[in-house]
Amino acid sequence: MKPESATQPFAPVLDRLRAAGLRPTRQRLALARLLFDRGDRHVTAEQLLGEAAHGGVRVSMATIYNTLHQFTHAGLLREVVVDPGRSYFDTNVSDHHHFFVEGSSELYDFDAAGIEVRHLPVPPDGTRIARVDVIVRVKKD
Amino acid sequence: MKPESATQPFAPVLDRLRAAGLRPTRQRLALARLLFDRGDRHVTAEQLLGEAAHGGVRVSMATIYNTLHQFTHAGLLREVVVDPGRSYFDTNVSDHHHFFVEGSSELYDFDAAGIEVRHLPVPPDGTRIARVDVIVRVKKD
DNA sequence: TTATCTTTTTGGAATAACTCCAATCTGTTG
DNA sequence: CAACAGATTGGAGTTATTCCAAAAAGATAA
Repeated sequence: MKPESATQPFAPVLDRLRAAGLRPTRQRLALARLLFDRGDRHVTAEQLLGEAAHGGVRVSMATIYNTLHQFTHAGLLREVVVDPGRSYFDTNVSDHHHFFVEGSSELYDFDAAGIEVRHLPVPPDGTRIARVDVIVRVKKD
Repeated sequence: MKPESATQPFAPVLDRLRAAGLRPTRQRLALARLLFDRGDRHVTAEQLLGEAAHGGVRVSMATIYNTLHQFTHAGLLREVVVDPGRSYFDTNVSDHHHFFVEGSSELYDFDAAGIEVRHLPVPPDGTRIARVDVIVRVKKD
């Protein structure tokens, strides 16, 4: 048992930012910790701003958005588009898909390893597959 | 060859609205024709408003949205959520999935019959699968 | 360290896509 | 046709997100 984040709080996150070519600024470090220090999560910009404020981190909304997008481009986050009018950012960037509970806006991951999507048609001319998203929309019964 | 929409322009659409329990008002009829008389399409609210205006149909934006949602509930349309910040409405309600060209916001259908999604995990407790969406995100190369 | 340069951050204004509402209008039914 | 429920409307309101130009903060060089 190694209480890493307690003894060397910034080190791991700092390296991830460096590796991604992002300057480890105060805001980016703080947001990265909020995002990555608590396992897999699905976060909206507003939630993250709230958590930052709550944790005493001063960040503007503009920076929240900038950071979320930069992290996404760097492959540290994945943007999940399932709900019209709001984007979720997923800290799980491994190969997986989503359950989306309609109405309550809850998202759950499930591993892609277990499922098979076969016989996909060829993509439109002049395009290349970038990713395949499977969204299983469920309803509470 | 039966030029149906030329000789009995309102009849088919009228029946679809009736069947869906929607009063066939002037606006709904006009929008239904714009939507359904030209094969499978992916339309945004703004596009539809534009087409209506262009075709001399007077409709407000509020009605466009009301109608799109009512048609969706009635199963005449399907809402496609792939692009953060805008909804597409698909006049193809058969079992199919989508190619989405990132950047250019183009959507293409592909039939679900050809593909297989197997070994889906069980949905979260107390929920039932309503639909499975497969979105193949492609990029121009 | 300081000077300098570049990148980031910021508040606030701006935009985009909807949604809401109260007044008006229109199908429908008796 | 009368009367009422349902539909439509313009405009204001909301929500999520982006834009912008000024100020601040890292990085680099000397």
